[in-house]
Amino acid sequence: MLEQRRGGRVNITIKDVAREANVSVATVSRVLNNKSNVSDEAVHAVNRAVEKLGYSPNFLGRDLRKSETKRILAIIGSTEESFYNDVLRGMQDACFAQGYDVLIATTRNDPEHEMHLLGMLFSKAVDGVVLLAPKIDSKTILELSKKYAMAVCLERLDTEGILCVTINNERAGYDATSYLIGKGRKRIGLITTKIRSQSSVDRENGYRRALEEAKIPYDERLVYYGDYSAETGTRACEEFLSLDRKPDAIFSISDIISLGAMTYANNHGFKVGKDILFFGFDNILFSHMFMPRLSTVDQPCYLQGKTVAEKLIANMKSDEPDTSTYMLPHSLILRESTGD
Amino acid sequence: MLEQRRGGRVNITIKDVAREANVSVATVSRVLNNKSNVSDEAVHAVNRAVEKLGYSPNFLGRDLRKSETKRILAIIGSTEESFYNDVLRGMQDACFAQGYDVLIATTRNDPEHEMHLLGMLFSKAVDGVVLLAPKIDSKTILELSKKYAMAVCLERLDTEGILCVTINNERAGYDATSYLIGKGRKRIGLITTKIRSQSSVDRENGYRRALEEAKIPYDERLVYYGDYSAETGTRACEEFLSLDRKPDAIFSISDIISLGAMTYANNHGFKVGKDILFFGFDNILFSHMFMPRLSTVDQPCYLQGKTVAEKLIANMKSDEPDTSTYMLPHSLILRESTGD
DNA sequence: TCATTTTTTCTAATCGTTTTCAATAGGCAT
DNA sequence: ATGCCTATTGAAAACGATTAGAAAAAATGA
Repeated sequence: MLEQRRGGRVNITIKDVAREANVSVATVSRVLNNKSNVSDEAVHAVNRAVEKLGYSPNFLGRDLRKSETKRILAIIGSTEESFYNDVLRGMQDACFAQGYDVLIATTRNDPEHEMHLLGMLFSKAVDGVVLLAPKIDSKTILELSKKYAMAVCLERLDTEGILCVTINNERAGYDATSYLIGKGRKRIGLITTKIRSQSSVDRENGYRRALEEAKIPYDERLVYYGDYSAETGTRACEEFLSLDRKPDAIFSISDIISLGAMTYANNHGFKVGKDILFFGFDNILFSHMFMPRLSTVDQPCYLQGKTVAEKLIANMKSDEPDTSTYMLPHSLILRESTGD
Repeated sequence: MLEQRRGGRVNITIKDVAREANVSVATVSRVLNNKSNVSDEAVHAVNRAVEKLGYSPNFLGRDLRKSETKRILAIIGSTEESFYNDVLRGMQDACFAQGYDVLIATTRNDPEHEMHLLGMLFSKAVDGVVLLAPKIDSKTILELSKKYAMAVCLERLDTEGILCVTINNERAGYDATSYLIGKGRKRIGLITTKIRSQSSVDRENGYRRALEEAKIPYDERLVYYGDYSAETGTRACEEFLSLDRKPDAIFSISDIISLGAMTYANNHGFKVGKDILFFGFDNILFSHMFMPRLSTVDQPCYLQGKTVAEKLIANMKSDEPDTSTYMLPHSLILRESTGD
């Protein structure tokens, strides 16, 4: 009766420990949470019982009573994006330091599934959520963030009003493009994604602003919309280089795309870094593995993760949550692909 | 009093819904779980109340009562290994089909942290765990797996006795090496990792067996122990190619390593695919992105994930859990790096 | 010694659900 | 009207922990 079996496995509860140690459940609980007002005797007896029975407390009971789980959920699109790793490391370090665990779940870029995962927040299965690639419309997210502990990282919503840690993607796009312009380039291609994440929109806007400022007319034939793959880069580059007025530089919103594009140019007789320059984004591992190495925008992944976690946890403890947007500094990494 | 506030946010419980709908909590619960024995009237009233109050059930209460969470935890080293993505997709599809969610947590290759994460299983915060890169010693894992729903995937323990879905890594190492031998190669290098995961041990054993079978003497100067990086490949290749009796083929236990090695050879005047052949492992995205493209071993990631999740869930429902090891078929992908 | 304070312990309420079991209402046949 | 069956309901007991508040035990002071 007390030993509820399930699949041949036994459930040991705090009551069993109490009985074994000859104390009340309250005492067991106090020992387990190292409260001060408990005798050494009791501590020993309880620890012995715990050891003997192989007891570990049921978090569901504890969490229900305390109404907190000490767990934070990071919602990502997929584990494929390599820079998530550092972001998550940052989050983990920050969370762990305050006794929180980080769990990860993937939406597979499906807004419905993203909503389903948010259900874990509404249903108190986690204390807070960090969205690393929100696909749900921003109005909904904003609305929910008033009731629940949520934050956005790496991306931003098109409106303010929710805690957000990211970089200034518009500025980064501007910086990269301006750098190419500074190298004397006049026809600069852009490879971006059809699916509009806010970051890609921002990067594109930065690209346009740089052109504008340099009085270079915007040419829609030099803008390619694809996906996040190397193939996109290859195809875009093929298309660009078949124009009679070919670009002399290409900025892509991701390194993977850039690498695909650069490989194509390289294989088709163009001197990368001279005939044509390439600028990527993300500074992934592979961006400096092959010659010519790729110039790229580096964003502080670890720091973004650490920051967002710290601020989210602070929000959870506070009555008036911080809903600011924090833009951490990015930097340009210059390598052979821009002739450096 | 009933409206417990926390950080300015309100908690609505099933009681509030019951009051609003003028029914008992039991009825609300029944409606929420679409039980049959409840009148249409009640259904409507409850749904209206749920809508009005913006109620969502507290999973902690539910899970505690039901003593299950419908959640499975995938424990990985880090999100960096790109093939995890497909494995996790497979797990998700299998789990979702049976009403389970998949959560992911990273150990950062720290056995202690891995144990901490297993605590979520012991403490009933998840129903089952899949270990994708176990670092805890196998005896402990085996012991725990008798009490809790656990499985291993992608790797295997050095002993049997726990549900495990993987490929035959020994065989795969043998196949790759044999293929190189079949191409007439006699001096075959191996690049592997210093840290011994079971899979790398197995792959190395396969390498040795292939040599033995072909009566090629094992030469320790042709075996390099490094880490999972491209740099390791580069350094190993540099070392190998400075020998007076240089290898005419190199097998690495991972594509990343192979790519580093291949790049080095390529940049130092060796004709990859002729002078020297390369065989990798994992079939990562980048393995076919650059010329010469890398020959590699492909393992069925998605299927492994799907299989392990299905079998684990089956185990959780069963009184006599399946503790077999399943080895799914791998395949060789032949490209330019082996002269194909 | 006895009153008083301090420390330690226990009983019981609580968290938010699900679910058993008993109760009620309604329909139908007699 | 009476009894019987069925379809809905609600009250209350779980689930396993934490934590007030009361009670008991131990320590202190006169």
